[in-house]
Amino acid sequence: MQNERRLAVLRAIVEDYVATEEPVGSKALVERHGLGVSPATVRNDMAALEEEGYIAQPHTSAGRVPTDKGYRLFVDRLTTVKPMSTAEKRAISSFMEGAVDLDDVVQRSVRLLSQLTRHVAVVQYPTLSRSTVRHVELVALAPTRLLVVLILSTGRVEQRVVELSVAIDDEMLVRLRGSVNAAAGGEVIADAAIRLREAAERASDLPDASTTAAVVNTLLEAMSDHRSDQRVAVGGTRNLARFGDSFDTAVRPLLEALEEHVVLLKLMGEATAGGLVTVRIGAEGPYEELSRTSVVTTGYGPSDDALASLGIVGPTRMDYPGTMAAVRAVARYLSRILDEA
Amino acid sequence: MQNERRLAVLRAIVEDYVATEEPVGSKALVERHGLGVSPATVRNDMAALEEEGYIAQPHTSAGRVPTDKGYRLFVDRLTTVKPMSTAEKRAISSFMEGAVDLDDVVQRSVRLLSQLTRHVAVVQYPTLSRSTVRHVELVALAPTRLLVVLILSTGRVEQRVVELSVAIDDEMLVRLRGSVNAAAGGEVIADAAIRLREAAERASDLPDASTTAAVVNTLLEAMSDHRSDQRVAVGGTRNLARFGDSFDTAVRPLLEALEEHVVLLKLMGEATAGGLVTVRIGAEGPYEELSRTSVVTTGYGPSDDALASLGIVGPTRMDYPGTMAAVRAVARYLSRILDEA
DNA sequence: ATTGGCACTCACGAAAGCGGAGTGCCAACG
DNA sequence: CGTTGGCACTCCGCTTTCGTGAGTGCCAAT
Repeated sequence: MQNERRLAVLRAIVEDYVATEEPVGSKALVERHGLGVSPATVRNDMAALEEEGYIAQPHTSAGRVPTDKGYRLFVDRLTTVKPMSTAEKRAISSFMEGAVDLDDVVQRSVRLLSQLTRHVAVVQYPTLSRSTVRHVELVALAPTRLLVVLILSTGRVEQRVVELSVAIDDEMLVRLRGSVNAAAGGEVIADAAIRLREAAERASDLPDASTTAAVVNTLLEAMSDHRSDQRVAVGGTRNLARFGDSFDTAVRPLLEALEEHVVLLKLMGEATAGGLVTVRIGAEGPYEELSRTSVVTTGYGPSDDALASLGIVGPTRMDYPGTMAAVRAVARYLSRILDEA
Repeated sequence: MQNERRLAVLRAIVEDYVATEEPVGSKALVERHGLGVSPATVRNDMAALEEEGYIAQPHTSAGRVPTDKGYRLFVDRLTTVKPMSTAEKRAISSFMEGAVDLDDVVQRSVRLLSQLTRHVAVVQYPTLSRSTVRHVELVALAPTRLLVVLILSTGRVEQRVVELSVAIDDEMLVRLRGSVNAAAGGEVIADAAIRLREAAERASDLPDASTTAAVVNTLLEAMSDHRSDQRVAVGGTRNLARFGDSFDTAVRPLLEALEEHVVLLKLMGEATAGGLVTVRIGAEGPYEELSRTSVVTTGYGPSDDALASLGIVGPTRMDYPGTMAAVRAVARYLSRILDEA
């Protein structure tokens, strides 16, 4: 792929096809884009592009359509992610303004993202693993029943009920609360777990060892609960209409994937940090049935330390530059908000 | 509508149409159901039923299809909600077993309901308004910054950050925590709000009045936050495929409604208590565009005091008896679980 | 390397023909 | 009077045919 004009032709084909949803022919191409050559010349280029697998024709004597490989080249070499306009930026801020808690922030993000891109938006909740412990609260529900509340820096709250073998009194509750918070407070989850184990170890001789152990175990379990790492918010399902007709071949499999959060997370892949946007086009993904689907994702988190991913899922035939810009912008804003909190 | 056989014919038409998705003719009817009369006789009955608006034909010389009115009569007079089999009951229990917190319980319920009915399931989170305050926790994030955590009997947790005009010390924190819990603990939300206002009133002379006021206001605001009353969980969207072809006329409007939780809740209507299942058929609902959609709902909550609704949304052409049974069963199990907690 | 010319291909839409399921009506029957 | 067999009629849905036109591939000329 050396020829300069051929690349221009490919770009033109992608842009036209995305805009019109119809196979694009040589004549229309020279008219709509100002490449100063004749249709016949373009046809030669097209033949070459087809030879190399970047475009294809649905049937003989139809216009050309980009292949996955064609889109790939397009995003890799022919795209510059355009920054958002100031108007758009303002819209984003005002949209995110006034969020009260983590749930709310995430909800607003999905909604925003799906509205900006007109695709289905997915936002993964921040992982436990990289957040820090803000506070641990113990509430006595009954003499042998304790509510353990784990509050994290991202605003996430995990709560568990733990049954004790011996009754607990007020004084002991205060002591235990103190020691647990002293051990875990402010630490990253992984470190907090270590400190908690140490604390339990130290307490193993004391009379209240069993109670301490029970509470610590509950906390450790809550901290390592990957079930909650798999929480995601999905929005903009209405945009599935953009897949056009093909309900069975494209929309249904996608609906199924969106419901299986495990599948969905696998589809989104690893969160990439540093403002890098990942694009996975059609059959490049792990699922056969989603060969007509592309995924555009990036990571987010305070100071670009990727806590989780966020992105959109849409038809391979989509406006990649615009979508990538939107995904990146929302990730930035979300990161900033988590930073402030 | 007196004639006994006519009702039987209507029932047969509904059942066949639901099963086959095709207009049903007189001949097929007498064959598949054992009504001991000739097709010609059935035709007369059909003409009468059509006259009265219970059935209609898509076009001349086609079979008959039930109208909304026909379905209505069917569910009102021709249906006995069949109880779940013991196998199904067992499946339900095992499905709900091991839920750890409220979110988990609700998630499992939607999933269960959508699998049982093969429709889109909707579960509203328990309202704040009827639950009681289990505990209020205050955590000092900074000298003038407090995290207020409100823990409710249903397992719901609301949290807010409040900025104070004066710094707070440890001793005062303990005192405030004590007085707030003394006032609100164990009370129903509405009563808790009254008690809290009283407490703030009493404290108005003390030096820490402003702090108390700030915390109480935050709590009151959290308690009256109807935004969170509008939380719902949706599942089983894949079953939208059951609407058959018509993506634009049926599926898309529904997808839009499912995203707008306010709309969705209006669609579900008031929660009905006491094991009563509400069925809203097609155009009976408040939304024009959902005229091909039926909603089957009921309320749930401890001791049948309806805390919120739950139900399914599907095509008017659905298996009403089975669906109603499933909705009722899930509501019962969900209620029981909330009762235990 | 680029271009105009030209024959060829093939999806798509309209028009036409056909088969069959289902109806409505009527006259006959118990 | 309700029920039944017979019969003509309607009209959807499927298939076939045909024409049109956008688009292509190839070739000879520049």
